[in-house]
Amino acid sequence: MSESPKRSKNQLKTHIRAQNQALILETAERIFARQGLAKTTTQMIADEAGLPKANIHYYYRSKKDLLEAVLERILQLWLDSVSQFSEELGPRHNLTRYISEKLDQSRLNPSASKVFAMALIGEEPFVLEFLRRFFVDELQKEKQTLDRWVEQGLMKPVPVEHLFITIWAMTQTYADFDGQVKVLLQKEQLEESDFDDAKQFITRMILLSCGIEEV
Amino acid sequence: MSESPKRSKNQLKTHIRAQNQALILETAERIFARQGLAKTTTQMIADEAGLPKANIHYYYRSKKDLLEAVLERILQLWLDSVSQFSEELGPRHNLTRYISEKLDQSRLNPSASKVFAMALIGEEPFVLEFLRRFFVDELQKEKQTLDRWVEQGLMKPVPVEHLFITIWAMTQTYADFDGQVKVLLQKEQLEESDFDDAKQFITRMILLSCGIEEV
DNA sequence: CTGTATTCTGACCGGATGTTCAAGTTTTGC
DNA sequence: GCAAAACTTGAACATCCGGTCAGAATACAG
Repeated sequence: MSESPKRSKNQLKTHIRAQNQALILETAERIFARQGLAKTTTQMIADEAGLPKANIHYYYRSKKDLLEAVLERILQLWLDSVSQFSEELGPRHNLTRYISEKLDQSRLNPSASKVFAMALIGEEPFVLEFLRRFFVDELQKEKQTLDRWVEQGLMKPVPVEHLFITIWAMTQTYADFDGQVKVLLQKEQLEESDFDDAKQFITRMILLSCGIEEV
Repeated sequence: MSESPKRSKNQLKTHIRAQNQALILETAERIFARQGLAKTTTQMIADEAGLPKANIHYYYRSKKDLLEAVLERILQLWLDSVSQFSEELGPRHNLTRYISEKLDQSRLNPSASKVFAMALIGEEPFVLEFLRRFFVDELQKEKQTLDRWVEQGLMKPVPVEHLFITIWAMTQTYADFDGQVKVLLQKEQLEESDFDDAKQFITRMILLSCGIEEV
């Protein structure tokens, strides 16, 4: 790590803290995804981050705190990277983009997806809380948008909750269960083309079910 | 793993063993699903099964052995309960039944689904081995059947691997991530009607993408 | 430079957990 | 009915892991 040659003294005040926290969070996310939440030890994170274990605990009091911080960071990155539905662009464009962005996330940041899935499947209480706070309202908004598109005859009525549940399931599966996917595709590593195939197939399926795409 | 080849005299010979192993496996599956694989302790399993901890280890040398046995039992139940594709019944009937059976599994035996998903997401080595042994061949067979249906004009050509990956993803998500589903549907518990809704939506989507269902 | 705040870190602790063992009890084969 | 095999079980062991802490080192402000 090279330091910036010129940096005002004020910035240095919080420089160390921010840098170390970022290092710890990134390392922790990677190891959580690789080893599983419970099997990951603070020692592993410390070793891979090149810090003593006690230093990890200096920034994050407990392992649970650290996991929460990792999840919050993941959620923040997600919220920043997923576009909002924009009514005027219509259902075809929005759904296509949504699926594309979700699959890009699975491809480009599989660790984040996997950690979140692990926390969800283990029903860590604060993850369900996150979902309530961030996604339930979001879903309501998108539901209203879809309703208006239906009214305008731009698409057929669909069970919106199940629509999103299945989109998430399909797109996340390529990150969360990549081991399974690799076995079934008989590949050592998933390539961008595999994600493109999935993108095309899933998009077509969703658009068809919304009565947008022609058969 | 291997049963005694001679069942001649009386079944009491292996009665105790079989009964206790079944009890342990069922209990372990439930707790693995509830607590996660790593957080589950042999003590928990012992307590809930009403046995001393040392007795668990009498039947299963290590926790890893026990987990393997649980997974093998799950896989066996799955293979027994999922019907084979039968070419003469055609794609609509087979796909509809396949999706229905998978969702019934998620509804009626969520623990099994969840344990398997946990093992998969944690990439337990022997699970990937199971997949290779049991599902890859299976997928090949189903692919050939679908190919013949395509030739006969009963359905459109589809990327079969992605078709099955997405069907599995959608149907399993209702068991594996039931916490998430409950939050989004805003329900305390999933009812049969929720699974019926999912069944209808997913089936329609898959049939449409195969060019079977009319829009 | 000096004092204060922040960061670093080795050593340690308490508790939990998988596993073993040896001594008991029950069941089985004959 | 009796010896062997199978099963049961309390107790102990070795290990590992999250978390603490006191004091050293470093960065910062004035």
